Amino acid sequence: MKKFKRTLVTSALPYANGPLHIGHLAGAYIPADIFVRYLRLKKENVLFIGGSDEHGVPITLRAKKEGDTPKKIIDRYHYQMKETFKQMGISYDFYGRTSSETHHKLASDFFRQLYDNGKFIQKTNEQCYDEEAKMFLADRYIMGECPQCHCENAYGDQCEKCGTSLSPTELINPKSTISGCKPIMKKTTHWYLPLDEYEDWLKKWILEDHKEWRPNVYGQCKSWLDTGLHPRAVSRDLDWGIPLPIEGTEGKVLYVWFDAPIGYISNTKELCDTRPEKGDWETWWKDKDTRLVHFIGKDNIVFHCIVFPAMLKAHGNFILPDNVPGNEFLNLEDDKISTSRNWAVWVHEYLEDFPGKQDVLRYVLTANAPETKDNNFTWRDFQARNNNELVAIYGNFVNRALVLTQKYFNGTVPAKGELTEYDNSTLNDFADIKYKIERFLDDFKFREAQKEVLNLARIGNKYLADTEPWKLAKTDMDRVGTILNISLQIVANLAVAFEPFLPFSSEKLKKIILLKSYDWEMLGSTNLLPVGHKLNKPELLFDKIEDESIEFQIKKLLSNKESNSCKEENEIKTAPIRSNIDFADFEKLDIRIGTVLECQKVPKTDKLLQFTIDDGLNNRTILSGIAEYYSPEHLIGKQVCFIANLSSKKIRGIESRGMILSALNADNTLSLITVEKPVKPGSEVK
RNA sequence: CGCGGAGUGGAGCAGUGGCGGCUCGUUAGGCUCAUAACCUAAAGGUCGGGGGUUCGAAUCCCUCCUCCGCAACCA
Repeated sequence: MKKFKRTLVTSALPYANGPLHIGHLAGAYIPADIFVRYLRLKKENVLFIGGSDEHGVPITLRAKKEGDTPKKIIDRYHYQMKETFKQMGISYDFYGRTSSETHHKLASDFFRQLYDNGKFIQKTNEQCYDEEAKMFLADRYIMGECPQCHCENAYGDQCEKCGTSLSPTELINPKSTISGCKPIMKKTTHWYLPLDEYEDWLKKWILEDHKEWRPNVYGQCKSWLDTGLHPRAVSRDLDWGIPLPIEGTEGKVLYVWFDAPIGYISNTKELCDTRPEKGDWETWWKDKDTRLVHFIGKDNIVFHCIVFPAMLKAHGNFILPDNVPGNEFLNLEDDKISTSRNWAVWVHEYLEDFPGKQDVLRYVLTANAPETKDNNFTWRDFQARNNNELVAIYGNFVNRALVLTQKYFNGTVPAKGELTEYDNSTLNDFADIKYKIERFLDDFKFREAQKEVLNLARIGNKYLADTEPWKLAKTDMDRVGTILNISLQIVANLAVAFEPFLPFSSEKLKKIILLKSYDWEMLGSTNLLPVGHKLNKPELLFDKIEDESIEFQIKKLLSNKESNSCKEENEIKTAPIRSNIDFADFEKLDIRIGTVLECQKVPKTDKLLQFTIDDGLNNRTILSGIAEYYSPEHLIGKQVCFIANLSSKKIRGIESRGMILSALNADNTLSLITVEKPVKPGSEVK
């Protein structure tokens, strides 16, 4: 492995349009913080950079919806997130924001250099334009009637009612959400980064030179590279973001994914410019002896492994990431975390509900980190890990050693006598553990590393149980002194070893045992606390978490979910009645009743059922997207209502002749329309 | 045959060619310094199924099945 002189650690820039939840912490922030704290303890030269990602369409949409300016939105969430990180002990050297002046300038310059060196290609095509507001419209800014479900409020990229993905041109009666007028098509020019030109280089760099990357990261990259890369737009028509630094391009900004990763660089610069002792930002980003590590969640793999490196390569002067430890996702109580459904544990709420328990959350999210696959957070597991591991193993051992010392030696570290073979083998055990922890941390295996640290406490508990100093106290105080001395050394070692993982507890423990300062190299030492050293009064490191507070949290989650779905039902207005039609129009529709003869799921689809319907004449095949609500075997023999003269359409290679009618409920579930009493197949509906 | 990840004791997970392992839970015993915490022991697994390579397979190859995410699909 290459030796580096310094390490630059970044963690994904969280998007400033909502608060942080535990999935964010588990994915990128806690692992990054553990890694950084570990390197700092080793006295390595390390910089930890983060910041808020504050551009892009969703923020402007949110601002519009709330009647605020984008600036107000990003201010609110930037400061909230910054504070949450601080409270959780995420020890950034600098937490910046992409709306800063430094960033605007640096991102512009970055773009300009690529532009001047001909690294972009320029393309002109037609996009929706709002003549009244005089601006191009992103897909999300266009609403209209969905061509599928005829819901009135479909967006230009997707109808949220039926889930169909759309393009703005498909909408019926499209309207700009800004002015309400009908958008026209107008030509616009954008710049693209031709990723395909970097394909061969990326293949070598990742697939050959970085086989050590995590399988999930490597696999994702391989999949992209094998499929083939395409040019990606780097500009957008929008008034929120960094203006394109090209003459005559008013109303265009850098596309958010282009500007955001440059934020790592500009935040470094901003820190170094104000704090020269941190070094020169260009050394951090351009010197070959700097190791760059990005901590991210799996949704960001492509940007950090393919797009951003291609940008850096195109620029020419920057170093590339040495590793990109991407985590999978964390589920909550067996369900995907979702901001819109309010299915999340918000970190700022956790901090209120569990004051002083930052380390418990840090511990649980690390013990159960989604390093190799999606994992699940449950409040029961949270409680069990606190009570059975932090309290019972770590906290309890520390307390035992301190209470015994208080009792027999009045809180003073006793002298060590001659060591037995057992004493020595215990000491050897924890020297081994230091080596193991290092190996895991160097390999980004934080879950394993933390487990090994807890094993130190297990060794301590076992040592006390085996040597039984409380029995010896009646006969051999010298021996008791030796045992407690060793136990106290283990306690001090725990404070050091847990520091990257549980910084608050280590701080507390440090105060109890009056350990002045420490570094990683002291780990494994048996002389951290000198003989005669006076200790403070014992204090519990962790408290039990009772059932009530867990039940409270579970209830809170469930009621969030419930109130959310109630809200939805109330908020959804009954669709307005469409414009009148003539009787002649109605007569064109041929609606019939048919009997379901056969029904089966269309393979490899989630929603499609294939029906064979007896329509009184010939049997016909109809496809319907109701598989989520009905199982095929229950439908056989039922009589359903269908449109018989709708032009046929091939879906998934199957010819569908007609449309089975269902009612769309407010909660987006479908309910089949059937007859009140059986009728002859083929009966007309009038 | 869309892409990727995953299937290992009751639960959560390690283990990528050499006697199936860890944490929690369960049961029994010990201890009583400690937050009913700690220590020891036991029970519990045809390592998703089948086939193959090998002296030897959880691990490599083939094949099938299942789950998750993305994509597709919703007449």
